[in-house]
This record gives sequence, structure tokens and C-alpha cells, in this order.
Amino acid sequence: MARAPGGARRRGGRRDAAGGEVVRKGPWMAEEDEVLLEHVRTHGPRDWSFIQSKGLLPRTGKSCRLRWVNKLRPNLKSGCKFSAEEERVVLELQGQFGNKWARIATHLPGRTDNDVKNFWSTRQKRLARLLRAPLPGRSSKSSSAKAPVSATGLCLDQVPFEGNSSSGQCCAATPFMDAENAALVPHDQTGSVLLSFEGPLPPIALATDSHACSSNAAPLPPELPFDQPPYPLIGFSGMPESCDMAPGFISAAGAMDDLVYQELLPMMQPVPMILPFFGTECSHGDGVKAEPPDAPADFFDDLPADMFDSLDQLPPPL
DNA sequence: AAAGTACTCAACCGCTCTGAA
DNA sequence: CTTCAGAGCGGTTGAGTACTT
Repeated sequence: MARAPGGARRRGGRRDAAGGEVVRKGPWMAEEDEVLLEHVRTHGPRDWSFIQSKGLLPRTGKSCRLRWVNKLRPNLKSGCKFSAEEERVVLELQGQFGNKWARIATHLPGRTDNDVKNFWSTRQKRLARLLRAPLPGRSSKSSSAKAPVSATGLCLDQVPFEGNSSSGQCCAATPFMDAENAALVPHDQTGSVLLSFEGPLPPIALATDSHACSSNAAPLPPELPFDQPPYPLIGFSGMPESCDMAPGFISAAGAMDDLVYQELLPMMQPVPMILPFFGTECSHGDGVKAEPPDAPADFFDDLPADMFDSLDQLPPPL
């Protein structure tokens, strides 16, 4: 999806009285990248404002830094969709930290905070559309950013991300449940019927870059034992091993507010009960299409008999 | 094939944090 | 202690592309 660099863009850059560009904005050109890279080679990734003050580039220091961080920095997985494991990490860490994208990104080698932010934003938009409801209250700096969602508490964020990401060119498919199906399940069932995670999840282990398009993983942060193999995504014996699950479906009913539930109710009518996460896309290369919601008839016959043992009982209806 | 919609990505803005003077 | 500049971060926007109808 490469855009032609230097093309007209919404932000044209400030100009002086003579019309000459003082601060250039918009897409970066290859020559600008070269200058920026040269600066980093000689000075390191710092002194960004030096670039502007010395007239090396008609860009602000901020802009230079951003360009470096998001595009020019080595070891970036640019153009590579989030793998299932990466998605899982994002979901988990967002639950822990809230919208601390930079912090989350430190746990994802090759990913920038912008990547994570975009990923999350896309997910939220899709979710909002599915629920036919507006996104949760806009930023105001205090709401979303400061309110991490617990790993077990359901909020809109906890609804799984449907796998467009599974179509990534070089990363593993995302075997997420069919999000539309998820929306068809009453919230008290999505929470308890699926899986019930009580207590803290095990520490995140990073994807072993096996799906990653580039093997040049950045240094790992010290806080987490990334040298250990990833813990099982779900301690769930019945799961097909080929379908490692992202945790998006790990949802608990309790926190979903009644408003959302009321909005979901009409949608739930046509389908009595669907186990949402079984509408998975266990992609094996080509990707297997999710089961359509209206054709789950023999579906359960294929599942191990004991796979529901670990599931909670249905809670009493509201 | 065309139109509409959804998705992705790059880059901006404004605010906050941090360290030096 | 205060001020200020630079760096960093999160939110937002809109163009281009992909997908669906």
C-alpha cells in the first residue's frame, strides 16, 4: 500500500512569506530519509532538533524522530501483519497497562507504538461497528488511556478481533473467533461459557518470531522471560492444537454494562446459542473460512467429549 | 465494472515528562 | 525552586488500497 512519496497531502507545511517552505510536512522522500539516516549514523538517534536547526532538513525534530522510530529504525516488521501471538500479547498487555502503546510495543520486537495503536484502533472500530454502538468515550486524556482493562473483566476491548489479520503475507494467521458470532451470544454466556480465567494470567511469553517476516528481532526487554517458550495460549485440552487462540475471546461477563447488553439483545434473537470462539479461522496457509453462523449443526459432534468439562456453568439469567 | 465500505498506514497535533541551566 | 527545551507518548486524521455488493 505504498503511497507515492511527496504527493499532495492534507498538511502542506508552513511556508514563509516568499512561499519557500520553512517546515516541510507530509510524506517523506527518499532523500530526506537518507539525510535522516546519515544524521543517526553520525550522532545516533538523538538531537533531533539539530537536524532542523542546522538546516539539514526542513522538518521538525519531532517529525524526524517519528520518522526514525516508525519507519527507519532497523529491525522493524514493516508491512507485516500482527501474528496471532502478537495480537495475543497486545490484548493481554492492553488489559494490564491500558493504552500504553509504547510500553506494549517494547514487548513486541519490531513493532512500534504506532503499529500497536493502529492495530488496536482498527480492532475497536470493527467492534464498534459490530455492536452498532459508538466507541467508548473519546480520550480526553483520562478515560481510555488511564483505565486498563483487567484480564478477566469484559469491556468492549475484550471482544475478539476478527481475523483480517489472518491474511497477512508473512505472519501466521489469526485464528480468532468470528466476531459477529461473538456478538450473538449473550454477554453472560460469552463470559462464562467460553472460558473463565480467574486470577492473573501467566507471564507473557513472546512469539518466537517464527511467524515473523523478518527474523531480526530487537533486544528483548528484561522484565519478561521471553527466552522461555510461550505459555499455552489456553489451558484448554480440547482446543485443536493447530488453532492457537488469541485471548480476545477471554471475556468475562460481569463488566459489560447493561446498555451494551440491551443493544446486543436484538441481534441475539435469531441464533439460540453459538460458542463464539469456535467460529475460528484456523488458517493453514490458505486459511480456512469460519463456519457460517447458521450452519453449526453437526459442529459439536466433531469436538472432544470432555472439552466442555473445564467450562463454567451457565450463570443464572439476568 | 462501478460504487460503496472497510481497512491500513503514515504522519500530524497537543500534552506530558524529564533533565539541564 | 523555577523555567525551558527537547524528547516521548497517545490520540486523531485522512489518503490510498482492498474488499464487498
